[in-house]
Amino acid sequence: MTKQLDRNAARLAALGHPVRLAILRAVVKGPAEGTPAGDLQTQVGIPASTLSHHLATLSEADLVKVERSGNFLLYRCDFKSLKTLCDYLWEDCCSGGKCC
Amino acid sequence: MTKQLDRNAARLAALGHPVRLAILRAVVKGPAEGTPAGDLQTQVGIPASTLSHHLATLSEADLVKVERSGNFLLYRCDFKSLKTLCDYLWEDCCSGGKCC
DNA sequence: ATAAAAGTTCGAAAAAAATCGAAATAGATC
DNA sequence: GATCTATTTCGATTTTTTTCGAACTTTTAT
Repeated sequence: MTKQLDRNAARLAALGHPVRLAILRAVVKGPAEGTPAGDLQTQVGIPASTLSHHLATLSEADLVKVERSGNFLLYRCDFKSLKTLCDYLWEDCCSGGKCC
Repeated sequence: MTKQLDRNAARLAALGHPVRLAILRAVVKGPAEGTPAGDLQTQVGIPASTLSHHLATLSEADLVKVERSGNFLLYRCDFKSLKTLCDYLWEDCCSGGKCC
C-alpha cells in the first residue's frame, strides 16, 4: 500500500529536477532504439559525471531503459512505467463525478 | 521553453515526496469542496507545522487550491493543473508511432 | 597489445529540502 | 473582549540531493 506510494513518489521525485525532466522529454521524443548518453549530454549541457548520476536516478526509477550498442549506451523511455505513474495520480478521482 | 520545463519540474518535485503524494491522493479522492488540513493531518500522521510546509509546497505548485470555511482551511485538488502536467510528459511521444 | 572513445564510479564539498517545537494569526464562541 | 480551535510562520537543526573532477571500466580500432 505505502509501498506503491513510496515507489511512485520516488518516480515523481526522479522527474522533479529540471535536468532529469529535460532528459526524460528528450527520450520521450527521441528514437525508439534510444539516445546515446553523449547526445543527451549535448542537449542538457552538463559534465558527464553529473549526467551519469541523473541517468542512474531515472534508471532506478524505471523511467528509462538502457542498452549498450558498441561503445554507446542508448537510453530510451519506459513508456509503460510512465503510464502506470500517470494513471496512479488519477485513480479514484471521479468518485463524486467532480472531475474528468 | 525552459520556463515551462522548470515549472513542470517543480510540480513533479512537489509530488515526489511520500507525504505530499499521500496528500495529493487524499484530495484527489476527497470531496470536491475540499478536505480540512486537520483531516489530512490525521491521515498522514505528522506534526501540524510539517504538514503545513508540505501543503504550502503543493499550493505553490498549483496542485491544490485552498479556501477558508470558518476556521477550517479546505484543500482540494487542482485537476486542471494535474492534467496539464501529465499531458506535458507525453507531448510528442508518438512521433515515431512507437508508443500510445 | 595499445590506445582512443564513451560512460560510469568514487569521494568530497556545496546547496537544497525536510523536520519540528514554539510563537503567531484568524476566525468562532461564550 | 477573552478564549478556544485550526492552522500557519519562524528559526534552528538534521538529512538528503546535487555537483564535478579524477580515476576506473568497457568496447572498438589500430
